[in-house]
Amino acid sequence: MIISKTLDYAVRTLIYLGKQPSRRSILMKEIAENQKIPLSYLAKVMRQLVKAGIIFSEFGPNGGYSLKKMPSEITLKQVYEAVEGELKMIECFDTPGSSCVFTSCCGQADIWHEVEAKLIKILENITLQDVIERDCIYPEKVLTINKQNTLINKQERKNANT
Amino acid sequence: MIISKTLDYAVRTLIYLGKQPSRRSILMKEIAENQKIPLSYLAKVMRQLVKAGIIFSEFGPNGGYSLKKMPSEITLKQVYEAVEGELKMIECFDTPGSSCVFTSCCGQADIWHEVEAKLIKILENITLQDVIERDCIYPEKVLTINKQNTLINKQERKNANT
DNA sequence: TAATTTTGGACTTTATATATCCACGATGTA
DNA sequence: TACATCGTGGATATATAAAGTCCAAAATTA
Repeated sequence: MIISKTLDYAVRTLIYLGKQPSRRSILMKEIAENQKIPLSYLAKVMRQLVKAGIIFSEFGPNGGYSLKKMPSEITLKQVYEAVEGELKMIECFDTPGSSCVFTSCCGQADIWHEVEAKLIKILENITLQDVIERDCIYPEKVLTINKQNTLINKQERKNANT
Repeated sequence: MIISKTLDYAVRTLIYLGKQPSRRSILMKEIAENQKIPLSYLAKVMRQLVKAGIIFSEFGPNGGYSLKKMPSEITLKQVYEAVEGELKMIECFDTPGSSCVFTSCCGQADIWHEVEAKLIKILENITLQDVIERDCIYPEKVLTINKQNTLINKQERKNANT
């Protein structure tokens, strides 16, 4: 019952995106280098976050990623399920592949489902906003990349042009 | 964040022991067959439960296992930690072998520690008694073994003799 | 002593998490 | 249109942990 590296990567990425001054598009490469995450693995995580509707991706030059929602609208439950799939404590009850032979009459299932429900509620009540607020400013050693990056979100540029 | 098979085995074993009419000593073999748990693997789990002070073991003929405490005194947290080790959601903060480069300033750590504390509290408030109460009588297909077993706990016999 | 039952540890197998790679698709710019 | 940029998708490899096996030793009883 430990937070996986993958989930850690996802949360760190979202913190990083959420802390950006304007809603710029951030390159995956920048995140990987800044957060010391293997680029090619991060690529996978980003896809999952995009698929879950948490972040927004743009192709091509000046492309990259940005949050799709406000940090206060992104819950830890959403992030968890984006990378780990549905949050379930037990794997039984008619699920194909289950090896439990006591499905019909198992005191554990009820109990764990209750724990699960409480845990889900806890994670639903914690938002990216909360996490960001506890996160201090990036230590200097980390803030070395992309100082010169002043690109803004394409969408914003389009809006600015009209 | 899924309940491992090992923890499932441990809980099922404790339910089984807790449901015994008198505090007889139950053979590991009986538990394994009744609960469809690989005997040689169960041996490991039993050792962990003994080590954690949750069950009591007796060697030799008429030996076996029995609960060391009342079901109402055994919490899910104890059982979890008996087989999985200390319940921790994140692995960072000065722990040797940690790969986290943001230890000094990580918003996640605080948050996850809070979640962890809440989860621990939840598990501390659920006892084996609670689990047993939700568990129905064993289905017939399972109740095939040891009908003839009428041995009682050695301790009880000693007491009975005095 | 012989039978029984738990204990301890070494070992193997299997599953899952993590990481890598490369070709493809989409986008902007000249 | 051509080209550089950058995310996407899937196949594959590697590392780590979970699950399972095996055997000999220690404790107990009769």
